[in-house]
Amino acid sequence: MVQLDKTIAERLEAHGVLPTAQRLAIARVLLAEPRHMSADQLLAQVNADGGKASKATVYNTLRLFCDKGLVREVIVDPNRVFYDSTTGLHHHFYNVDTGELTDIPEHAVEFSRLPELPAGTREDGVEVIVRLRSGADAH
Amino acid sequence: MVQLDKTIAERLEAHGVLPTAQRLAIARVLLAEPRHMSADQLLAQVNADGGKASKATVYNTLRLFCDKGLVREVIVDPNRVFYDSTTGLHHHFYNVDTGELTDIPEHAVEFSRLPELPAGTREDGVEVIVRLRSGADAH
DNA sequence: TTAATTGCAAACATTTTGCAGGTTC
DNA sequence: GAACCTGCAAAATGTTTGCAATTAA
Repeated sequence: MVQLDKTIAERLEAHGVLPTAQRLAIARVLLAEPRHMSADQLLAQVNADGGKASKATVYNTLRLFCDKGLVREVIVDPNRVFYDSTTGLHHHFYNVDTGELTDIPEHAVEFSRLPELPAGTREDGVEVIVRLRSGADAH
Repeated sequence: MVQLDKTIAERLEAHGVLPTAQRLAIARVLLAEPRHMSADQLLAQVNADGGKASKATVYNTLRLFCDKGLVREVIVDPNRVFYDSTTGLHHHFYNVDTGELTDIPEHAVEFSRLPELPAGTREDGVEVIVRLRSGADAH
């Protein structure tokens, strides 16, 4: 625990984030392994684990982590934002029936063609979302 | 106008949607040409054009149009859902700075590799989102 | 001791819902 | 007249903000 926390604290510091108790509790849940969580799920998990963080702090912290490049927002569900602890380039499966979001490693997707960018813009990421439904191949 | 409305009314009917006054007003704005609009933008535009539709009706109608396959939801912005009058297969540019959403025709994107689906699921659409920022190549 | 962080509650924005009145076939 | 549609206002989310109390450097 101390070991692990130390590693996590170092990670926060390396990204310019002051490692307070709440931020560590949040980071322990979200950053320990690849995860996709909504703010609400995270809040519940942190407090279930004995941590103490208010809703406001969870949202503040997620924004901070995002700004500092520790997590990434994933927009696939109209009702909530997911935060992804894997920040490197990759894509997602999104199960519309279960709400489950899972990673597709970058190398599993390759393009043989991509469009030119509109004039006066620069690219800020290409993301592939493969929407899924539960149940075996029905068509 | 009568011509156009008639066409639109027929389109609604062809999709099993009873063409009421409000639905026609909404369809005239959203379905007349390829568009990407939020519920709020649509409400404002419909009423600006002299139509009359309440917020509840706009939301009800958008859900109905969606269910009937007349429009498609596009989830790219954490704050609102966009409704896309182009229902065929295609992709999107999303300008993070301006909030502008534009189409990428299907043929402008080709994959040379895609991941296998997780067991017990079937595909429900592959969507590519190219996020953009304004301003020329700053890379 | 000065700046940064936290938490509560209130504020917000978007979307949904209950229900009374109106419309359509 | 039975089923469906509309609109208002209220409720339900998810997220943000103001501000006083707390904690960190």
